[in-house]
Amino acid sequence: MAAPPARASSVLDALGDATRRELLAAVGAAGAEGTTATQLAVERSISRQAIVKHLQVLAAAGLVGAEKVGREQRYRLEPAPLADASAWLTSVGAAWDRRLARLAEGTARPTP
Amino acid sequence: MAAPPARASSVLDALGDATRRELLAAVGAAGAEGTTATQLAVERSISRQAIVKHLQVLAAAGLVGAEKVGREQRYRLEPAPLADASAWLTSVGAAWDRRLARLAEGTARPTP
DNA sequence: CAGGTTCGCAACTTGTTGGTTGCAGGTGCC
DNA sequence: GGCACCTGCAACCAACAAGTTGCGAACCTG
Repeated sequence: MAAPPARASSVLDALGDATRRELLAAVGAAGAEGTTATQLAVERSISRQAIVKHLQVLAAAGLVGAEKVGREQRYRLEPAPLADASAWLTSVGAAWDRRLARLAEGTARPTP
Repeated sequence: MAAPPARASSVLDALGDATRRELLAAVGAAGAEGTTATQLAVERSISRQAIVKHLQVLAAAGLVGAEKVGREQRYRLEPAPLADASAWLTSVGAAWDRRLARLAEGTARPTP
């Protein structure tokens, strides 16, 4: 448990940037139809290319999927990997709580 | 829900670095007694100062607490903020699922 | 008290990365 | 066909962040 599994790791790497988080939420808010990079760009005040780069990082982490529709590329949310990352977070906290509980029970062993 | 709450945001920022994740897990594994930066350094092959910097970032996110014991500074895990970050992750996924479910019910409105 | 630890602050180097700009290739529409 | 639109690739900048090194100060211990 020390090191996060590769999947969760890349997700947390991708979500380590504020712009990317906001972008992910926006893609999620776009629903099943998804959105295009240009669409996200017009309402965001950063260049389209910057957004594309971010979306590529998110895609590499499996958080968004891309589908070409006509001449535009629509991105949609892929929520599955979020669960992995979330699971790792809670697992760290849970391990801590377990250790505390064992301590409270009187079992004074440092790390069994 | 678009932008994560400030708390979760700083947590995800802090956890966006692989070294920091591994470090956080190590501090958690140290249990209630905590660990010192030098201790973490000897078993890690990066300098103590680098570790201190990382721990400061984690502390700024509220993920670790510091306590001075004699001449050494012991860090221990503070699991509470992890829940916030985890909550945001699942909330993004949940919003998505809700939207899908509403679509499946026949309500074809794009974004109600 | 002297010596070995452990810590904290500060300066510096270096690699990564978020961001921009420019341009060429497809694709839909009149 | 021609025009407008959306995309992709590549080069390039600037800023930040990870990491190192050096040093002085506080603190146990023999």
